[in-house]
Amino acid sequence: MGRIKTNNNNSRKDVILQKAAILFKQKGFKAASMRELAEVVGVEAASLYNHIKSKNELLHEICFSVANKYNENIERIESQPTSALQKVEQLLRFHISSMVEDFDEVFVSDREWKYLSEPYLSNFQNQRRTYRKRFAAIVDDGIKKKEIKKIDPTTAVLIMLHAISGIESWHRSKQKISGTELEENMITILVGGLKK
Amino acid sequence: MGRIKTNNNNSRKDVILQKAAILFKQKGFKAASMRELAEVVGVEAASLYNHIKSKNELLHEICFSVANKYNENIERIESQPTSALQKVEQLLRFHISSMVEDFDEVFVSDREWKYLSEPYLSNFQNQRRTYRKRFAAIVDDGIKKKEIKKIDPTTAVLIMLHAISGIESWHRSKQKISGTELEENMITILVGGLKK
DNA sequence: CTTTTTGGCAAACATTTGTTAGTGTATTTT
DNA sequence: AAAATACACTAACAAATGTTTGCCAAAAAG
Repeated sequence: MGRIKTNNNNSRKDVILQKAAILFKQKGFKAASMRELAEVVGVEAASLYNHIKSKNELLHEICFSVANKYNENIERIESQPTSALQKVEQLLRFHISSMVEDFDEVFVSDREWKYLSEPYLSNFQNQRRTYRKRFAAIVDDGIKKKEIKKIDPTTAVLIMLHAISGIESWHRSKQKISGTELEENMITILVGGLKK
Repeated sequence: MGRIKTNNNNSRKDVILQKAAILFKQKGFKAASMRELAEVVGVEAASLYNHIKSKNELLHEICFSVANKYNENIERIESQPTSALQKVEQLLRFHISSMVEDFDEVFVSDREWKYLSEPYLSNFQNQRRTYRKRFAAIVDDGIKKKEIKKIDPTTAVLIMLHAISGIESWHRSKQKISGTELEENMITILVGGLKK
């Protein structure tokens, strides 16, 4: 077989990561084998190891790439002088469009992170916990300012984040509405459910 | 080692199924091995096969047990003379309490069904699709009767079902609110998000 | 053009996997 | 008490797994 084809500025490792995200999404991390990945990449399994250290490395590069994006985003949003409800809406829109556009890696990060090996697993879990606390703090702020119903902020965050992960079903659906329609519908229901 | 201990009217197979649900939830179906399951059950791996046909059989018994409960429930609710919004609320309450009480098997059915083997896989997917259509029909009815906001019913169902699967996080959480509080909070947000 | 590096390949490895066969011992049935 | 059934064990299997080694050719660097 020939070499791994690289497009633009992508390294061969980037190509592998991209294909790995698709495969891990389809079959699950544990069920996806390196030989399958190699076939998708167009190479023998052993050749992958010229570019990566292990199967686990693929998973943690995917997971932390996604986590970093979310962290940067919430950082940016927190520092804005908008209302709490607007911040929640912005966070939701970011999640929804990430899920629509970078579906593969976001899905893998969301569903397969438990197969991370230490110390990445603990690190990831911490980041996740912290992220949710920051999100919940914004909701809590909104409740104090009476923009948002009196509810348990943790539960609200839990609902919103998991509702978004349901976009998976939208991807699989045949006759689907457009991405922007989906976004507006989700915002209507979720923000509508919070608003006082 | 001794025999598998059976409580009450449970067969030994029931005991295995119960332990399997817990294990599959913790490690995922593919990552959970029969030797691990055997250890939890308190027996050698080979002995399991006196009671079950295969690892896959365990998965499909779990998945269809859950699916049947949901189907029976929606059947019952559809035939009641209540408003569409009330039906949605009843469906949600059933999902939430199932997730709180029969967490292991519901979780496995929800997250690991893709590892079902044919013909069970196709069968399960069909049931799932049908269930969601029935649910969406109730939402649609509510929209027509102006009890519910004008939104895409499919998206609404997607949000609700996935929001509920987020109860997984609640189970893992340390300082959690009570099950009934959780239920009320979820109903407030989700039904509140639909109501016109 | 020559040298060095990069990146393919085949073959093999040690583990782990689900599962079967055969055997013996408890338990249940007659 | 005898016969039949249920069920646990050890040993082994074939297949699949992630990964390493050693070798060779193509590409990049000098």
